[in-house]
Order: sequence, then C-alpha cells, then structure tokens
Amino acid sequence: MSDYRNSKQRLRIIEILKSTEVHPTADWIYEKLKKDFPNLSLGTVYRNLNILVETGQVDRLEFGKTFDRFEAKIDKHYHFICESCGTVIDLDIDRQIDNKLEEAVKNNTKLKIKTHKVQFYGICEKCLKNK
Amino acid sequence: MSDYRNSKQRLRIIEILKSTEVHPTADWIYEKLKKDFPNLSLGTVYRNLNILVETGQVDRLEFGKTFDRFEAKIDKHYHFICESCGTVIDLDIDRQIDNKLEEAVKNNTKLKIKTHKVQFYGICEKCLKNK
DNA sequence: CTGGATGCAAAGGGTTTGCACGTTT
DNA sequence: AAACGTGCAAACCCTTTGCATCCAG
Repeated sequence: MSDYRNSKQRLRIIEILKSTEVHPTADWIYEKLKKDFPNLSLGTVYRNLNILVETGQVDRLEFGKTFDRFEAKIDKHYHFICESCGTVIDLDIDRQIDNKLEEAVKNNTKLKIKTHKVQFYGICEKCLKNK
Repeated sequence: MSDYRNSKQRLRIIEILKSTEVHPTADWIYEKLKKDFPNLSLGTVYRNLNILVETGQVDRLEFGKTFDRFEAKIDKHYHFICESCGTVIDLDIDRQIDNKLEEAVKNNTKLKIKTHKVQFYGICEKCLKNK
C-alpha cells in the first residue's frame, strides 16, 4: 500500500461525510465540493472515496458486486456472500430471532418497516480449502 | 400493467433460475440460454428478468440503487432504506439480538463468517406524511 | 526534488431502450 | 389482426483510468 498524502480535496470529503446523515452518492459529494474547488473533477471524488474506504475511514454501502444477481427462491432467507470468490449461498433463518430483530426495530422508530434483508460475509468452504 | 405472454425465452429463464443455486447474473443466464436460442440478445434477458421481478416470480439481490453511497459513521449499525424517496437512515442495533443472529448462523454452517449487514425497507416519516 | 494527487476526457462495464421484425393470443 | 416479445445496436449511467500537470512532504 502506498502512502497517502493529505490533499485538501480528500480532507474536505471526510469533513463533508462526517457532517451529514444523508449517506451521499459520489455525485452529491462532487456537487457540494465544487463550491470549494470549482475545477474539481468527478474522478477525483471517486479516487478519494476509494482511498477512504480502503483505509477504513469511510464505509461503502453496497450489496455484493456491481451487477445484480437473481434467484427464483422466493421464500424468506438470508444470504452469505464469499468475499473471496463472490459466490452467494442461501442461509436458513431462525424465525424466532428474525422476528425479534424486526420487532426490536419496529418498536423503536416511527418508520413504517415493511421488510428487511440480512447478508453475511466471509469465506466459503471451497475457498477455505484452497488457501 | 400490461399482460405478459409466455415467451419461450421467458419460460426458460425461470426454469434456469429454479434449477440452479448460484444466484446468477444476467450475463450468466444469457450464456446458458444461448444454447437454446443462438440468436438470443442480452437485452431480452434483462427485459425478462425485470418482468419476472415485477411479477414477483424472481428476486433481485441488490442493495439500494445502482450507485454506491458512502458514510463516515464507521461503528456497526443497520440501515433503513425508504422505498419511496431512497433516503437511507441509520438505525441503532440491539446488540443482544444482533449477536444471537450471528451466533445462530455461525453454529449452523461450515462457512467462515466475518460480518453481517442488515437493511430494513419501508416508508420514511416524511413520505408517510406526504401521501 | 519525488511521488502522490488532480483535472480532463476518454474508456469501461452493466443495463436500458428505440426500432423494425417476429410471435403469441 | 393486435399487442407483446425479440434481436440488434446505440444510448445511458455510474465508475475507472491514462496522461500531463500540480502540489505535499
């Protein structure tokens, strides 16, 4: 890993992220940052966000890879995603815990909650063997 | 909503999805289906997948919209996504239930589980008022 | 001074869409 | 026959990347 310097743009990006609750997109940050750096380029925002995620200062909210995946198993279940090979595996759920999970949040907020999804991340059996 | 017919391509897509556990990408399905329909186009696969998702025959595995979102709040928490306006809201977690959730899965599989994420979906307060 | 960072623009990669033709009902 | 579905290719959209220049250490 290379050494990262403290560019003004990067520092401002962290500031912006720490001062908002809107979970911005890269473009939102770009628009906001443009006021400070009129010549700012979107590429700079993306490069810095990637660095900030890499160094653990920022979290990226995403599911799996950039492309969608599909399944015909319609009943409720969780998913496990292997961080090594990308495989997605269905997981049975413990209904009792699952219900408690949703109840705990429902009773604690004014949001109208319809459903929830859970993903587990780690290494699958196959990849465990191959390392 | 329009009436959907039973095109051969669409029927095969459901068949394929029901017969596999790999949670395929659109492209994976395209490659597989090409054996039956040599002139198949990727657009057809995408169109049909969207129809199947719309009619509830297939689930799409994704998180939020197509673009990533970022946050500087690094500590563990859940997210709520408003299905109406796309807003993402941080949710506190009940550590006890959260731990039980991870334990339940860990004890029930040979996968090496490192972490998990939970998202809740529904309608936010603002959108509830505006309807 | 040296290597990382930036701006700009082009390229990438997954997904959507307009159009003319083919198929289902 | 009418309306939906398909193939093809172009268009889209978000993100990445090559390159010359700029700037932090």
